[in-house]
Amino acid sequence: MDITKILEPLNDVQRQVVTAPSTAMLVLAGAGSGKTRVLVHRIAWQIQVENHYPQNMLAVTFTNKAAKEMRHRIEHLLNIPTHSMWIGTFHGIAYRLLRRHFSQAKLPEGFQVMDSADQLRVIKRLLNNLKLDEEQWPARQVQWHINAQKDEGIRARHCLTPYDKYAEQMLAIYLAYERLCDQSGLVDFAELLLRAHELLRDNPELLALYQQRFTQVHVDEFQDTNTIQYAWLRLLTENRDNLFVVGDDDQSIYGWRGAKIENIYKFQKDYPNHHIIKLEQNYRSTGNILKTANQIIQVNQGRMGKELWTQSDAGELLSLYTAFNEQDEAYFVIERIKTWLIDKPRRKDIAILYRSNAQSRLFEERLMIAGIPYRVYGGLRFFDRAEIKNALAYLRLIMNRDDDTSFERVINTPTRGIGAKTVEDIRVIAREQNSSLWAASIALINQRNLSARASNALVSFLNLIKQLSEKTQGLELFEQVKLVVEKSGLLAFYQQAKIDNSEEKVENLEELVSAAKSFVFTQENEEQLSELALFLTHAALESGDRQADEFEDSVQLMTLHSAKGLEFNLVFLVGLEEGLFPSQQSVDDAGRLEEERRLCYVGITRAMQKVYLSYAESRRLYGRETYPKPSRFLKEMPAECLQEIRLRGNISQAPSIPLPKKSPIANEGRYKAGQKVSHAKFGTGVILQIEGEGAQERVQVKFNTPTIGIKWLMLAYAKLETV
DNA sequence: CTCTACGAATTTTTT
DNA sequence: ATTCGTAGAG
Repeated sequence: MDITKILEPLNDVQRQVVTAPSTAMLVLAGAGSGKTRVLVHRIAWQIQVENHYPQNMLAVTFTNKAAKEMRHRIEHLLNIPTHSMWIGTFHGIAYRLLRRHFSQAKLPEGFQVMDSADQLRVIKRLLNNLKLDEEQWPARQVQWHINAQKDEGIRARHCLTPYDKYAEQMLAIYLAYERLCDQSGLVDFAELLLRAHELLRDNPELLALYQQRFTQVHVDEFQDTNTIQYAWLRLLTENRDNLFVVGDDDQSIYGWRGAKIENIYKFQKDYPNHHIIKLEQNYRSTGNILKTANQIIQVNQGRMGKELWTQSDAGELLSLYTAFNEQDEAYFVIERIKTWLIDKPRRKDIAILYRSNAQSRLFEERLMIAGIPYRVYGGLRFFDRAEIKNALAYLRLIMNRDDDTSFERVINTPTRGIGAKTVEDIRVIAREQNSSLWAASIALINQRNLSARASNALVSFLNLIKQLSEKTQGLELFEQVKLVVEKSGLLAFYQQAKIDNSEEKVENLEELVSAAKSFVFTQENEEQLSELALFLTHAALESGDRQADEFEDSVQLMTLHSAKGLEFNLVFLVGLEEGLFPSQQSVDDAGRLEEERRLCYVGITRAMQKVYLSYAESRRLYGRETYPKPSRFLKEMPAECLQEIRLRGNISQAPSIPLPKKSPIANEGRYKAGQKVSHAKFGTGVILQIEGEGAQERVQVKFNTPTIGIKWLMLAYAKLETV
């Protein structure tokens, strides 16, 4: 048995984790310490050395991406098929359980998973039915409230006796929402988890079955688990000490959506025999970057305590730039990107990280002007796009005519003369006879008091759906999708030139057909579901990758939240201002402020080689000029790791004019911007700018030889001559 | 039904 | 500033 392959790539501590005897274990894995590697190798070790079978393995992650990567790496390492291991997201695995045991879970066989947009629509409809004022009961807030309850494992019937009118109404809405979902067989994301928990909790034989099956349970990003997820893990591993969790309390940045960092402490209480091992050796960043990150995170109270270290060099200092305003900040960042790209042309090694999405725009504009390809994370995902959701709604409807959410979505998309009035009539009837909108439509037509025009339109819509379900019978999945996209009128609708981005939407619809074509049925087909049903679930559970241009080498723009788990050679952390980062909504609350600080820690530890920090002295925000203070996080960084970049110069220039950066400024007389210099190797050139002081002082020179271009040179080393 | 105008809100995101 | 959603007019 060849175990060197498993052990050799590991350091001592990692090896200790991987080879530890089976027991409850908490691995505190710092940023860049090889967290995934440890998880993967641990599983491999258990299979190859400890004689566990692949089907004994359960590994849970938060994102599909992480799950895929883990499966891939195990396959690669062990060279065995992994289909019998359960590796997936909490939601994916919950779904699988519910599918297998739908009746014990008290679900109809054909239950459907809703994504959050679907859920919001359902809630909107519900509020409408209940005749509640939208001002007072914003659907988003209701959605948030319901999900928060479910995340805590609280059903409507478990809610405390309401203490005021508000709570009373909210409870009534929650109850009505539960009833509605039950009736129509709809399951939202939080419900997947809650149901899966109840399924195991209320069916001891079933629980025992899974407890026996999963001799080892592994969890990634444990600090992000919420109450119900932990409770579910707890059920599976109770009294069995077979829970292996990897996480980092310092990277817990999802408290605001229910993640419970306390689960780390609960774990220690609930599994008294647990071991804790810290992975603190970092393989990603330079010494200065780690020193800065360590010092910042130290400000937080009540940490588990961890200090990253590295064998690599101190590397460059972190640079701090004070911009006049947000325009200047963007200008500065893009200039530095240009300079970096001269030597290191891989654009995807560069990331601009910000606190809020709204900040991306200026950087995008500048990158566009500079002609540098870039990619912004966080837009709509493939399956979230309106045109795709419309097509999926048609597909749902031909599978299940009583799917009211889909019915409402496409009844007049593309417009076919069924207005709000008619739809409202249908809703009223549906409510009266407690039926689906489909059945209500038929009833409404039979009542014959619709205008001829409305009646015709409605009849032809119903016929369209009927025809589609007939014609798709027996077709291949992709042919079904293709037929629906074409015959529903969606394709023609989006082909009209007057619709914004019409080509893109048409392309997306075509892409949906090819997605259906290449859809692989990994699900062992243990459930007797149609291909279409499986495809639709796939669409709900995996919002899909982002744009196809993912493969183009481009500068990466994203929020700090989306950057977790990624790494880049060069990182710009921008907008370090009080009120922006930390965000205004967090500054008054110690706990939330600590989460912001962790976010800062996450941001800095994304960088491998170089970090630029920046803030603006003036920023246009919500249409007003603001004059924010520099972020408190800057003061928490070790001064000796920071290097201030001063482009002193024409400050008298109106701050709103962003471009005047070439302004010359004296440096000890000898070198200044605009000065012609010559270098022994590179020839003659012109100084563009100067930064740093003393030994760190550097100049940026544009050399006359085009192949050499613009370079940064340390004054202390480069033997420059003034010309 | 579609278009325009006005008012309100404006951290972070996966499933 | 900008976006988003709704109300009212055409």
